[in-house]
Amino acid sequence: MLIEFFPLDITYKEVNGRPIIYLFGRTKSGEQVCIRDNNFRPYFKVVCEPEALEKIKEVETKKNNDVLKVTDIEEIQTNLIEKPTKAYKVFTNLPKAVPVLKSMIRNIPEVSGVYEYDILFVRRYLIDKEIVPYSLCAIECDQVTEKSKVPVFEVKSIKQLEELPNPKILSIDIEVYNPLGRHIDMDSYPIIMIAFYSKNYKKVLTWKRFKTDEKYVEFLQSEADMIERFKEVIEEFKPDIITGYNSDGFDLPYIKTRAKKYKLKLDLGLDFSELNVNQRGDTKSSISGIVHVDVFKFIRKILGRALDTDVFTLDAVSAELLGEKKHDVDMDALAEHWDNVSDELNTYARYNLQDARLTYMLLEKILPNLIEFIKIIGLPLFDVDRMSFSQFVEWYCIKQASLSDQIVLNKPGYYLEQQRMHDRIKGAFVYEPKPGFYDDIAVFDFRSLYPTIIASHNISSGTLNCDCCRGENEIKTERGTFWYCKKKKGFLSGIIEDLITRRARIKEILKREKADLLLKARSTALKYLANSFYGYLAFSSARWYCIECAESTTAWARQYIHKVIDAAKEKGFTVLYSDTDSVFLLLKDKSKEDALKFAEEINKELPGLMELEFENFFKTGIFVSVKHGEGGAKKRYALLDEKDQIKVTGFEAVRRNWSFIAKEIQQKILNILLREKDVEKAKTYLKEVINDLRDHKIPLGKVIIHTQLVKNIDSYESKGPHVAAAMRMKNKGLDVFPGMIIKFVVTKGEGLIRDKVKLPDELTQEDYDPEYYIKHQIIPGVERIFAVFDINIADVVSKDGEQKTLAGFG
DNA sequence: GAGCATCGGGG
DNA sequence: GTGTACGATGCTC
Repeated sequence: MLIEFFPLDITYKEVNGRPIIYLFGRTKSGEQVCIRDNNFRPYFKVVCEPEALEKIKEVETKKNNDVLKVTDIEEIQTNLIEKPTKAYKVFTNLPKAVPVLKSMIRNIPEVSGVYEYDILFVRRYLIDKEIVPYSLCAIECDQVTEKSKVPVFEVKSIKQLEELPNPKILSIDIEVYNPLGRHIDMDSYPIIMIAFYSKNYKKVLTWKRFKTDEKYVEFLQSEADMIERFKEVIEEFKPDIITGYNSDGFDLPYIKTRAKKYKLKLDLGLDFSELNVNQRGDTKSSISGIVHVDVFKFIRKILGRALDTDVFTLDAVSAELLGEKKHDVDMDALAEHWDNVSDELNTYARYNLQDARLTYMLLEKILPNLIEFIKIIGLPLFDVDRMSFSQFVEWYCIKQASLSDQIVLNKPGYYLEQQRMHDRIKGAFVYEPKPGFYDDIAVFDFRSLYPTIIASHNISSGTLNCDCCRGENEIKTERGTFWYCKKKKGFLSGIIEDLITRRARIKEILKREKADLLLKARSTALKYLANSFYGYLAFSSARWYCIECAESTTAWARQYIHKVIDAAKEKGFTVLYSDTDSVFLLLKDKSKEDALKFAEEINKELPGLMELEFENFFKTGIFVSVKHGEGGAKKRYALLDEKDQIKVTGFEAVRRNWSFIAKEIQQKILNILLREKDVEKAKTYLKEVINDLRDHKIPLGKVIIHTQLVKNIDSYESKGPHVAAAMRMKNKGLDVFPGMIIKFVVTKGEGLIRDKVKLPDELTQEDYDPEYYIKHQIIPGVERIFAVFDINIADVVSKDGEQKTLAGFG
């Protein structure tokens, strides 16, 4: 019979000494099924003299009652580091035989190399069969009998079609009893609530009865009953995907720990296997047949880079991606309410559900990105959700290697990896700006500089220093002169070129169809992948590590940016600043059109896919020095564009341990200078705020300083102000722990600062010390901005007779 | 300042 | 499970 189904999860089992592959998923008509394949055999690759084959055939060993042996050898024509090579596929009886037998075979003298012995069996299956998870497959199969929650079919043939519409997603979140504030102890403290959320589905389970009007609250008799019910809910709902926020390391392990305590079997898997928590390395929790997606993992590792937030809490991430926050409840009081069986618990049930709801909506938002990575990389959702950028590059290369007959290179051993970690690469070129105030700035940058260099110069480990092209396509670097073949396309450079051109085509379509979310996600995925290649080449544990390739890439980048700078100078522009892939030009007597024409001329001379792009014009800009005195600052400037938007880079304005008033003053002064070019007004404003501070007209909330307590307060050698504040909190009986943000205010008085620290609720607006704030918060934030106009900040802020104590501060 | 240790998210 | 994250930050010597 023919079944069309979307494979979501893949696993394998050993039955009677043979491995069987199981694909779980949903059919087009919506039925959950399992497809079984017992015709796929584990193998790895060997490069050797033909004389070795007799010895390889006989390799055999025993391990825990299993015979591990070579079952077959097949000769293949392939490529090693892009050179034609004869190799052998060595098949074994079991997947676990591979690592054992490869070690034995590597020791045979006629064997020069063993490869592809650590590509997980199920991943090997997907690559070789060219199956893309999440996408519709047409399968010729027969139904078979096997213990399972869903029907099982035996595969005859598989063909790839389209992707799964509307997967059933169930979001979960737990609340636990936690009397000691932050401390988490799965063995001692019970789960008190479990929330579920999906489209048209809400439920909160709990096991103490409180007053509520919410129909979604379901009361159970005990924690054990609640966990049993948790299992039932999942079995009734039949989700394709279960999701949570940090559920890999918190919710699911917690549930498993509690279930174990009550000796409950959590056989959630469609094959009746138990919820699996893998504690080694980064904790992973899985259920066979149902894909567990931890939203936090993907956000932190992949999407987080593109977010403004610097913490990846559910609250911060939801606020940025969804424009919605968690409910504001006092978590420290939850344990007490639970003990007293207070009706306040209803507020916590609502809070619990909201967390599950936010997680659900976040998954809906990021799923298109995940799906695009699945399609590009070809690995299951579970794997893609937990991968890093370097793993994306690596697995994409592994898939491409299989398609273009390249042997997958081995991971470095510990020693080689340590060695590689000492390899240093000369980085980007920075043209330091002269501190100052400037008018009419044009900014240009190279579009995807490193990827386009790799593609255009054919940079790849197999094209490096070829025999045929010495003296051509050559680059001088810190570790020698390298050249790259001009006749044959490289493996890595070919992959990058393909990624760049595919993305360019998608961007063309997006110009017409702006709202296509999947296309947008695909464009993003291709961009992330291409941009990760340079880092991958220099990543010490990469299979395709190539320090010469990485070194050549930055060397060419420096060469190109120099070329642009020289050409700009020749055309009469003043180069203000340049960093890595961008140049800032002063227009002076030139027009914008002149600047655009200049870029056009540069582009005529650039090879391949490289392009210098116009970024923006800025009406005004301030470049500030980092050090005192002369010398420009790297990456510390503020610009005003033609739409009157201010772009600030590198100022500490966003630092958490600054008071609000310090940030506010810095921003306002930049505003006045850039928009009104009025230094006197900025000075007057500063004087006014300082007078307000001295008159205690600034509200207390604006002078609170936030600093993170990084360790236990007893282990601080030097007692900084925030430690002093933490000690005050502890003395008041408040919970103090490493990692928490301490809020404090510095008050008037004699002696050390730490003796003048008070907690915000201990004082009034009259108590803070204006001079402390002026000296330690206001001045450091604006001093260098005023220095650009040759203004000594001390003159502006000084009280009579105190000038000298302020001079040169910072 | 190199080298080592811890942390993140979660209640 | 054909395994053992990773990059940033802070502390110590």
